[in-house]
Amino acid sequence: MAKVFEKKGLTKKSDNISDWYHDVVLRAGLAEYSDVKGCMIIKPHGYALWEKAQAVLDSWFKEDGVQNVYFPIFIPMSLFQKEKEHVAGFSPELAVVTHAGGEELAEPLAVRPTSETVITGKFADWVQSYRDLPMKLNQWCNVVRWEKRTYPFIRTSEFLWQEGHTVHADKQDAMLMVMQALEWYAQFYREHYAIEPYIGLKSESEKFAGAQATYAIEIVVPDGKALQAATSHYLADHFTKVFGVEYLDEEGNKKFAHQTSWGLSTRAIGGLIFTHGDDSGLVLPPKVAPQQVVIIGIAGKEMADQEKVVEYAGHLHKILKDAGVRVVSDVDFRKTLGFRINEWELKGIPLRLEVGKKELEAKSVTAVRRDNFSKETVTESVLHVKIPKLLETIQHDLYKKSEQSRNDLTAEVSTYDEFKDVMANKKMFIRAAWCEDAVCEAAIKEETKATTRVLELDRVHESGKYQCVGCGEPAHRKWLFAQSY
RNA sequence: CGGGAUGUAGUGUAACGGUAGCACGAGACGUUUGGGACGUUUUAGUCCGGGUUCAAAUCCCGGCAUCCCGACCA
Repeated sequence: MAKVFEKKGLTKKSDNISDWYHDVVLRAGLAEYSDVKGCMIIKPHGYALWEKAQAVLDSWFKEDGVQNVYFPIFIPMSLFQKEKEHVAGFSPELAVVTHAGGEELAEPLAVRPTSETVITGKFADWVQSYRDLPMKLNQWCNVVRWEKRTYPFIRTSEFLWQEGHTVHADKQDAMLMVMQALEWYAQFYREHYAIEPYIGLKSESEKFAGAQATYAIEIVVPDGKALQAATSHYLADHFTKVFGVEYLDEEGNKKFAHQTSWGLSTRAIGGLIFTHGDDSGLVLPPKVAPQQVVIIGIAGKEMADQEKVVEYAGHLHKILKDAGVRVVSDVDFRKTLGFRINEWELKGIPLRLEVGKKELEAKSVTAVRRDNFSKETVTESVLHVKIPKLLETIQHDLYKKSEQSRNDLTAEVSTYDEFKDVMANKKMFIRAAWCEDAVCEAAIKEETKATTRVLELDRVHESGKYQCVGCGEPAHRKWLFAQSY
């Protein structure tokens, strides 16, 4: 593998991943801090990544009959407080509007941290008969959760997400929806973000406030910590009972609808940065890169030379655009070559095509991969075939690398001593048998910082004869533990 | 919300209680351009409010903000 070109002033990923992350967010032009603590300004390059995620997921949702809606950002406090566990879970991080129009409001308004309450309130009006079910809604919006410690993209006070809300006739149909959403998220991470995550069920203490069951996508960050990257909840009738979402079934019996909710947020972008970035900055998988290819013109000060290069670059640009490649050209000769290359590398553009006198004469380009810096010469005649192919290869290689990294960062242990050793020294994901008792879970967290992340889907029905790694009591399933972001 | 630290130009940093300086950036001009060019020049700053002092970036008080470490978390 060719050498990584380190960037001036960019912390090395291996030196301090947290500093590195902040540097990349700023230097790659993804986001900036704002005047409000914990809120960020998402800049064009960062927002384009979000738009990519929106486009992909939105099309899948719609194919499945999910319809987009928009509910208000304000939720009357009384409405918000109807579901007990839900209030308890969200109250500490609620932003509340008490004044408006120059007067104190008779009833304070919560700024939505999630919309189960408002949306379920409307489901009660909209659902009367089994013929109204299932009803599948989604909204793309912002939500506010006043977290004490914030981190760009990973945990901001305000963030963007989509929240799907559906109601179904029975548990079975609702569970199909929960699993469908989970599958969309998994597919999104694998195919588009080129990240191999863990997928599974949350423990009682980690599940969504008000849910019967929470399923989640967990990303293994290169420092061995866990990033919850999407969730899908089975809410049973917890909210529908409180809000009176009742329908008449075929036999004329009144029944409460079974509900789901599921979401993916701008946190995904944080996972993307962490997973693929390197000492040169951001690395974007071709499928989500706003620009997949940058053509860099190289020329001396001679105007005639510059014009020839600009013309050739324009010619190549058209070939690639016609081949369906998202391409951008950089023929700004006022900046030095090194400067321009470094800027595009920081931004993570998957493939760079260098075009100068050399290439012009040979009717070719020099293609340099962002992920491993390998170079190859591609002749103009096969450009329209080879470049898309090369982008696919990069996408695939990034995914394989992510899968390898995930596996390398997962340890299987059977004793608590090993468990503690891993958490104290290497910091990784740990797969271990657990008794599923909340007190035991809390004790492990207290001592090691590790919490259960998920019970992997293929282990839900496991019935092994193990000893709990924490307390030694009988356990029948192996869970994944890690320190959470 | 608990513990710690810090607020100086767009950014990063220096200045014993005594002339606010340096680097990068940005602008202009010229020379450059196959991995972050160079010269000349211009630009811009002590978080806010009080206090002590002949004199405050520096000391004291209050506020605000940010960062780090914990508890909370898509």
